[in-house]
Amino acid sequence: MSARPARDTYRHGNVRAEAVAAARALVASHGHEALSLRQVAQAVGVAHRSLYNHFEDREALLDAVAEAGFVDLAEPLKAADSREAYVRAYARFALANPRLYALMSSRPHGTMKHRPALQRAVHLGITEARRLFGRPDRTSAENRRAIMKVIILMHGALAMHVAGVLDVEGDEGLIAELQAMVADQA
Amino acid sequence: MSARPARDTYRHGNVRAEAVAAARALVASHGHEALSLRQVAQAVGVAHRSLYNHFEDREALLDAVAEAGFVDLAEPLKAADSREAYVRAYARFALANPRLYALMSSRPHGTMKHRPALQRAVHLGITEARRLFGRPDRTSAENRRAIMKVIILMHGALAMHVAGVLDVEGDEGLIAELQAMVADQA
DNA sequence: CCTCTAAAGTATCCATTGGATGCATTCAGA
DNA sequence: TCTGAATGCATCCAATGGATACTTTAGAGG
Repeated sequence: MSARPARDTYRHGNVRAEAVAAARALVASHGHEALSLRQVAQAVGVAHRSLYNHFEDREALLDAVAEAGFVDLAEPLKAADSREAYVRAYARFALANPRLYALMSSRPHGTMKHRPALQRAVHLGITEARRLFGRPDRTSAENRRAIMKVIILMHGALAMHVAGVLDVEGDEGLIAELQAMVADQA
Repeated sequence: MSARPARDTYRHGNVRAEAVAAARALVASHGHEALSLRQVAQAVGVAHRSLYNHFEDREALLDAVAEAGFVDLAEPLKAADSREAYVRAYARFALANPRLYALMSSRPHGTMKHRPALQRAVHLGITEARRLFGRPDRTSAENRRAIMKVIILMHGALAMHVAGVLDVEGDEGLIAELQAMVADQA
């Protein structure tokens, strides 16, 4: 349990975390489709085959990166103290990390079911939405729908923007439009 | 220009269209990430390198498949005679072709700008949305926003559903929820 | 303090892939 | 009929994900 300093020679000691970090950097610069295990291994300073001691396969590594992304996204969302702030924080994250966000929203069908950690990370953001958009005067079904709608709007708009389908004038313009859209469901 | 029958021997005569069709089938069964040019070439009955006479590279082929998907999606949308019918037609297409839809909505950033044909195909569906959700008593900016919102809701919900994030009970349940969501923006 | 096992690392192999080069065949227009 | 642009093919290449088998080390139990 105690943090052992990384040995320079053989036992690296910290491969998993560093691999996720390296992979994340590579995703940020070239997109997840271009990510190769060998590049990651080289960045970490380890034989490419060693990664398989920490990740089942390439998909598992990508899932870990996505999970880290969701965890990091949740942080500013937790700090949001209003619905506008939530929208802004969410949008800023996606706009600042477009390729990471694309990875986060492109995990293949069925992935969630087999990755409880990833699922939990996703739910961090949903929890914050519930905190800000839930209302005690509504039934839980109504609340669930309203929150779902907010998340769908956020994700839909940002996915389309990141894909280049939407063309709004500038990031702040998109944020303003999103805030307006989200506002009138309250 | 005249349709020449395919020669069995050398000149195939119809490679591009058949390649798109074969790629589409492979995408439908295994997802676009797993698609290989060689599999497509084999399905068409041609050397894998011949595909490069019709597509710049793998991405170009995927773009062509996505384009075909959008064209096919537009067809039922054109037949829709109400807002509910639009939502249903759109959702049914995405639910019936989840992997194709995933491909259609995952073209990398900037792709649209370089592929006018793809952009046009995407706009076919938007045009139908405008037909059904536009209102003459609103400014064009207001209409643009309302239509954008409808598309965002559709795409967001289906992308999340296909990714397995949303869990709604059954396809018809999702369609009903979507119709409700879209309804109250009118 | 020693031993011995399991975790973590390495080296090497393999089939498959996207792509490049160079040559052959065919069609269409002059 | 001739010729050049399309289209096709065979072959090569480096990179990739993954498999197998061997080596090193940490650290727990005696």
